Amino acid sequence: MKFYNKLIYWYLKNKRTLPWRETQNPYFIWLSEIMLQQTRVAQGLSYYLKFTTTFPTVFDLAKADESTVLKMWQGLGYYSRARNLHYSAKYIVNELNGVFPSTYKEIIKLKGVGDYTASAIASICFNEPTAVVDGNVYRVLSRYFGIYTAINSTEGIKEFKTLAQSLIDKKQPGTYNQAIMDFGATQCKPQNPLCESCPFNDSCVAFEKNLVKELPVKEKKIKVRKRYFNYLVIKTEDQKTILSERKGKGIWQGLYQFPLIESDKSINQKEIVNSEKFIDLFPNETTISLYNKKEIIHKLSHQHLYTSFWIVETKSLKKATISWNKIKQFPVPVLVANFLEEFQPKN
DNA sequence: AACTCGGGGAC
DNA sequence: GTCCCAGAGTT
Repeated sequence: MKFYNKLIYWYLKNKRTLPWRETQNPYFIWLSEIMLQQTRVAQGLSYYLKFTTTFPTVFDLAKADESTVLKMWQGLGYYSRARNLHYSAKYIVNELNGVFPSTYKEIIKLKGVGDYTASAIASICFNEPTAVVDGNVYRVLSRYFGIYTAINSTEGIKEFKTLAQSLIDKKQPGTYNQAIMDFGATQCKPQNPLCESCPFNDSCVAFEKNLVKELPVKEKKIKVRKRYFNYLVIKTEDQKTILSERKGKGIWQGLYQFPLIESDKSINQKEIVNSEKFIDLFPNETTISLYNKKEIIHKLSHQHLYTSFWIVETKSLKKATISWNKIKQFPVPVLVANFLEEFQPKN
C-alpha cells in the first residue's frame, strides 16, 4: 500500500474537527494558516473564530486600521504576522480586486506567506499538488525514513521538501497535507509518540532501530538575551497617562507601552529618578513607587525581560494625553496587558 | 547561514 | 528548566 493511502486512511478515522476544515474559502484558509505558524491549534483557535466573525471577508480586513488588527492579534505573538496579514489584505483588495490568488506561484508573493503557507493554501483551496513541510512533516518523515539531515539546515530544508513532494497524493493534495500534519500532531508527537498503535510501525525506520527519540535532528540552540525594563506608569490627577507605540526594529512593533527606561542590569529608584529620560519627562514634582517588589520575568524565545513597573503620580503633564479608561483599546504586549489586568481590573 | 520575531503548553 | 508549535523575513 502506498504511503499516502495508509496515511489518508489513518486521517479519515482520526482527524480532528476544526473550523477551517469545513471550508475551502482561500481567505479563511489563509487566515488559519498565518495564525497557526509556530502556534498550536489550541492557542490559535479562538483567534480564528474572532477574526472570521469580525472580518468575514478580505474587504472587511482591508478596511480595518492596523491598530485594530493588532489589538485582535494581541496575545498570539509574532506580531509581524498580523501586520503582514493586514498589508496583504489591502494588496488583495486594491491590486487584485479582492480575488485571492489561485496558484502557489502567485500565493507565495503575498507578504507573510512562505513555502509552507503557499503550499497549504494552493493544495487545500485549489487542489494544486504542492507538499507542505512544517514541523510535523519534518518529524514524521525524518522518523519514518530514518533521516539524520538537520531539519533547519539549508540541505535539510531542500531534502525534506523534495521527499515530501514525492509522497503527496496528487488526486487529493489538500487532504494529504492535512493528514500528514494531523498525524504528526497527534500520533507521531515530539514526545511520547504513540508508536505501539501506529499504522506505520511495521515500516518506520526509527521505530525499527529504536531511534524515535533521536529524530528529527535539529542544529544548535538559541541563546537568550537578558534585558531590564523599567516602565513608568504615569497617573495624573485628571486620570491620564502616556502610552507610546513601539517602532523600528525589535520586538512588539506597532504595540503600545508605557515610557520605558531600559538598562543592562537591575537599577534602583534613585537611578530611575536621576536618569535623563525621567528628568526630561517630569520636570515637576512627582511621587514614585515600585509596583512589583519582585521583578517580573517575561520570557520570550530569545529574550528574558526583567521588568519593574514604577507608578509615577504627578499633578498634570502635557504629554499625558491618554485617559486611563481608554487604555484597554490599545494593542499591548502580554507583559503590559498582565500588569493592566492586575492594576486596573475594571473595564 | 545565522538571527530575529511571542506566547504558551507539555513534560 | 527544555522543547517546540500548521514559519517567515531580515541581515
